[in-house]
Amino acid sequence: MSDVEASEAEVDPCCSGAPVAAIDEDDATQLASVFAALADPVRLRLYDLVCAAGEICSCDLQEPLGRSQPTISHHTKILADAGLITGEKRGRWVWWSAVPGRLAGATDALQAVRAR
Amino acid sequence: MSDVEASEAEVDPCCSGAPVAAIDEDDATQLASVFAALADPVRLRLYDLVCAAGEICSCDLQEPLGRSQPTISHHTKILADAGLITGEKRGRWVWWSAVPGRLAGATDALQAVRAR
DNA sequence: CCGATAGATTCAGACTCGTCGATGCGAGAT
DNA sequence: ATCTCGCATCGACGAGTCTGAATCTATCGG
Repeated sequence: MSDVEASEAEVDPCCSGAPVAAIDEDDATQLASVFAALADPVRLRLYDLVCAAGEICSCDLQEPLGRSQPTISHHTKILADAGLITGEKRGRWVWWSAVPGRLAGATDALQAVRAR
Repeated sequence: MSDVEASEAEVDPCCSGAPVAAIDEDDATQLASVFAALADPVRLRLYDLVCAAGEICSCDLQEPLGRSQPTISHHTKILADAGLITGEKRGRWVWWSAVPGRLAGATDALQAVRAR
C-alpha cells in the first residue's frame, strides 16, 4: 500500500496533500466516549435535569424520565464514567451533580485543533 | 402501591419536588443525534480532518482514517445528516466542509437551560 | 462511444447498546 | 435484630451500529 504519493509525476487535483492527522487515535476514542455518553435521549435529559437542579437524587430522575430503576442506574453510571456527573451517597440516597467544564472541555478539544 | 406522596403527612427528604422537565423529549432525540454523530472515533477524526483542512475530498479521508471507501461514505453521510458537515460535488469528487456553529449550537442548547 | 475512476448503495456478519425483571447489598427505621 | 427502602449488578432479549465485499451510478478522458 505504501507507494509514493506526491514526490514525482503529476499530482491529482485532489488526493495530494499529506494527511494532517490532527487528533490522535487514542484521544479520539476517549473523546468519543464523552460524546457517546450524550448520544442517548434519556441520558441527555438526565444530564439536563442534573444541570438544572444543581443536585438531584436518583429517585427524582426515575419519574420524569419514565424509565425503570435499573435503567436509570445504568445511565447515571455511563454519565459518571464519562466524567460528566458525579454522585455522592448521603444516607440511603445518591445525589448527582454535574461536573462543570467537562462538556466544554470536550468540545474545546475538538475546536482547538484549528486556530479558531 | 400508589398511596399518597406529598399532599399530606410529611414529605421525604428527597423525591418531593415536581419534575422540572427541562428538555423536550423530541428535542432531546434530535440533539442526541448530533452527539451520536461524534460518538465514534473514526467520525471524530473525520470531522476533525474536515475542520482542519477547511475543505477536503473524500479520497483524502480514506487513507488517514484507515477505512474502506464504503465505510468512509457511511460516516460522511452520518455527519452530514447530523448537520455537522456539508458536501459539495465538484466533478467526480465530493468536497466536504464543516458547518460552522453547528457543534457550538448543540452544546449551547444543553447549557441554555440553566442560566449558565 | 467506450473504458476508467470517485462515490453511493446494498447486503451480510459481528458486535454493542438500551431496556427491564430478578436479585443482592447496604443504610435508615422500628 | 429485623424490616424496609434506595441503588447496583446480573442475565437476557430486541434493536441498532460498524465494517467491508460486491454492485451500481455518474463523471471525465480519449
